[in-house]
Amino acid sequence: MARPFEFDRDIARDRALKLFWSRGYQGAGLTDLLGKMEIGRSSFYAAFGDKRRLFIECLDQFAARTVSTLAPKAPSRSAIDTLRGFFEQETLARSSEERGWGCLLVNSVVELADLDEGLRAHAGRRLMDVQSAFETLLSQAGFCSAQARDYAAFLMVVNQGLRVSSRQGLATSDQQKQISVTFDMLTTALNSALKEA
Amino acid sequence: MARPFEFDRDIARDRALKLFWSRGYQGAGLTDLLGKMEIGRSSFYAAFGDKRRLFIECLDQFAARTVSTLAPKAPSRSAIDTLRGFFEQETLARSSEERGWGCLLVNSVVELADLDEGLRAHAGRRLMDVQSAFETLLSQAGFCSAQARDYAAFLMVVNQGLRVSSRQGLATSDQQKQISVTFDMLTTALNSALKEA
DNA sequence: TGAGTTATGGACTGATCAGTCTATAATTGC
DNA sequence: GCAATTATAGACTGATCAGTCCATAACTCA
Repeated sequence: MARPFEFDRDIARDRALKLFWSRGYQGAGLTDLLGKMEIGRSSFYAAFGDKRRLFIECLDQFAARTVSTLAPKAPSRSAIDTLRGFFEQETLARSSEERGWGCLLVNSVVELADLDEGLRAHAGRRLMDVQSAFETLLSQAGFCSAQARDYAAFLMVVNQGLRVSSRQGLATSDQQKQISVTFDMLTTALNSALKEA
Repeated sequence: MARPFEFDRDIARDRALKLFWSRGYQGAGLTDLLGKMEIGRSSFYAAFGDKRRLFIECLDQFAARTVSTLAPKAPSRSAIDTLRGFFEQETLARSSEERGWGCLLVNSVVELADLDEGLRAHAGRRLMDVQSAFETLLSQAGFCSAQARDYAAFLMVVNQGLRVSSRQGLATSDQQKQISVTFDMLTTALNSALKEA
């Protein structure tokens, strides 16, 4: 097996992910990436192919982690509480550094929409995975399937909007209030839906 | 006054605005810009200073147009209808080309957050101008000032989220539904607020 | 018509971009 | 210890980046 690797591939990838997350695809130059990843150019191209393929790996990794946040931790917790916990965790409970980074998937869709159709579509599909997780939880909460789909789409809009606010540097107290407003409205809609059924 | 200009400054700026809007700040190379603006390099630097200053002009121009859309056209129209009309106009009534461009202010906040603090803050302030216009209309609709502020922030989150969806290429029918869900919730909240008063 | 003024065309700058290539270092199997 | 194999260091590529500069074109005023 000849000379062994001097770096951990996953660690290097996660370091790259952070740089893409904060600076965007174009903003993360290869020299910056290599510095953060602490590997040389040759090792980079041997291990990851090229910048674009590494970026796709980062999108997938980020999406997998995001969806796993939506898996109910305590089975006693209601589906709505799990959803609300997701929003609060993703926007409020982050380090002040990460808070300003928003969401890698949202950032990528916005940045690359007109520059790289493939990457935009890839990030968009991953966002749909998240939205599907919303839908599942809303069904569990008691919405009928049509309403679960509609409110999942609505929650995705709010999620995207909150991530933009995060990237803009909005105060967490303001974000907390927006989450409250959103879930008050959602709870009202749920009670109304349950009453009809 | 010596040799006259061969181009209209506003027209050239608006052409640049379109390119920034679709491709982003980094994605719009100077050569591309000059091609679209139909002016030469020297004319460009003489008339606009540099790329960054031109971009700021475009942000301001875009924001001014956006805010003017929120000015009630027909005085008979209710404030809520004006708001809803804004959302529908901005997301549904655009050409299929422009629909995929989202909102220049949102795009800029997301793209430049960690790359150019000054530009990010500038775009953020312009978004706040739009949010203030939301707040004014919500007050007119009958919300108390605290609620008007909170729901204006909420509407801004939805606005940002919808623009991300636009950039992702979401179907207009899906966007229409999300706008309906949002305004149904908002109307419910308004009726509840008016009943209490 | 000629002097002064200002816009324009286009070559040029140095920096940076992603990606390639070659020589060398570090390992395994013999 | 030697051959084969594979990772690494870092020089190098051509393309593109934003921005500068100078010669020339097009105008006004005298």
